[in-house]
Amino acid sequence: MRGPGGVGGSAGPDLDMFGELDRNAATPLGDRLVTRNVADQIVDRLVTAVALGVYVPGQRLPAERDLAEMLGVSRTGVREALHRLAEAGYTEVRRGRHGGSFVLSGWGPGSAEMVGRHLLPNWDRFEALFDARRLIEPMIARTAAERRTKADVRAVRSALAQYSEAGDREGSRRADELFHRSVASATHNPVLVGLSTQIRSRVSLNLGAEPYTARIRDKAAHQHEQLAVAIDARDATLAASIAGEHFVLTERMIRDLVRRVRKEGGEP
Amino acid sequence: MRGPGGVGGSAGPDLDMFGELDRNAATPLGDRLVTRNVADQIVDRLVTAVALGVYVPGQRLPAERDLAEMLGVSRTGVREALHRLAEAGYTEVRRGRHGGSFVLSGWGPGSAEMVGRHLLPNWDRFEALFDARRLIEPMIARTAAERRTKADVRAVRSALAQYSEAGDREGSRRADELFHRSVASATHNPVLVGLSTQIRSRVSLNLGAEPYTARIRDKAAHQHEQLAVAIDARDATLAASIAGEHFVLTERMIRDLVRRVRKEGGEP
DNA sequence: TGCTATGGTCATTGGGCTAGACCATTGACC
DNA sequence: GGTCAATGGTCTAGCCCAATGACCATAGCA
Repeated sequence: MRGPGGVGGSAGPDLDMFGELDRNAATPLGDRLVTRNVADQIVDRLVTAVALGVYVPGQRLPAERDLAEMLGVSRTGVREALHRLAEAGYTEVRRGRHGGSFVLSGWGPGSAEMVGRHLLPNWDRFEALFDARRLIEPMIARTAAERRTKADVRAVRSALAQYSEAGDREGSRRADELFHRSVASATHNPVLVGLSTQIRSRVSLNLGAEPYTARIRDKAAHQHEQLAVAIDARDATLAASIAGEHFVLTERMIRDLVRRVRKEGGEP
Repeated sequence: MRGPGGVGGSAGPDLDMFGELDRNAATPLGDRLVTRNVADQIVDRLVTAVALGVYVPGQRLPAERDLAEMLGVSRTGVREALHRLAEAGYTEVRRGRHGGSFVLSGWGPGSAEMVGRHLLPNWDRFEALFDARRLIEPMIARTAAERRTKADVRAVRSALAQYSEAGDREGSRRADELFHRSVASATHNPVLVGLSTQIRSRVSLNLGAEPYTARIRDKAAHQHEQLAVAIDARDATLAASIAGEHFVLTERMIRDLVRRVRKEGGEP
């Protein structure tokens, strides 16, 4: 099929996990043109939305007819996309009233199959992605600190509060997304917001979700607090430094995870 | 049609000049899905290639049959794309042996129509693009200085030499592209290379080409020299600073240009 | 026991794209 | 001056995708 991915069952369809972040890295006219299916594009959007925490496990996606109207596309295409998701093991389809496509849990990292089948073969692209994030996000944090308005600070604080209130993994992921988005928004530059979001979604798409334990959560929460304070204080250097630490930490965790899984071939 | 642009004649088709750099800045499921024509995509690639200096005015694009094979599409789609380019006034089609689609000159900024019809209406997106470039490129330059190998330095120097040798505007643009690409490549990160290229192509797409005079050329050449030296010396801070100056300069020139054209309504 | 919101299925239709053949034009080379 | 090769111009047949719209099946709720 399309990407080198392959996350669902052994017979699941491949989903492109890297998108176009490194498009144009080679020649401009380069590759053959790929005409993307409507269904492909819908799958892309849905998976991205789930990766960003817009829909969390257990939640119902919009009804087929609604999605069709939202996306300006026929129900046929939506159905194919939803079925592809279901076949890949991402969702479960229920019929009848209050039925629909429900997000399943368990696209987490963790599984040795995930690491072996997807992460390792693409490890170099992955490294590049993390590397870019480690360079870009501090720059965004610095800019946010320089430009933030009072409203931005309020938004960041609000996201922070949601992070504190979130008890489980999914809530944390949602709040995490909201937090980083609010920071990026404080730059008042849609290009940067889009870039940050794209990177975040790519990372989430590849990992399902970043490793999550109570200890990690607390550490991340602490760094978020610090970052919020730095942004509030307009301390750009500090903000950049904290953001750098934050993402280095995440990266190290993922390396540890992969190393462990690669060695033991089991759950983390 | 698609984008808000509109550069060619008064009846020319609109070409999207911003791409997806700020996609995801709003909601994840957001907009209606746009099924992109094969022709649309080909137009995109060709325009990008020209913007990046792969094809310069006077040069012939590949033959229809060749393009079709290169891109893995039928000749029909290629033909439609080429005709759209011709209708928009970007190219001229000649028949017979040694015929083909020839890039015309004159997509430059300069024209009041260009500024009034495209630049001004999209000025905020434009500001965001420049702003992002001013933030991202110094980061890339810094990283390049930190990571460059001897081979990278050679590539940068070679691009520099081509810049010196280039006499005219087109040659300069080509060399400029090559230079910045070689710098980005020195980061050894395809994501960063792709990002830098994307930004560069967007800027070129919007401006046709950045303003060009002998004085500007010399100044840019000087900054390129300095940047090459900084990278060679592994002076990351200096490299970032020079890159910052370089792009601030460009941005100021464009602001001046637009202000002048807006006031006088004439050629710069 | 309906009613309603949902997924499941189907047939029809239109459009976009492919594939391939053939025509028309031009300039270079003999 | 003729020939020929490379190129754009045109046409047709066919396929596949997607849109449309209707109807069926299922499940929960009032």
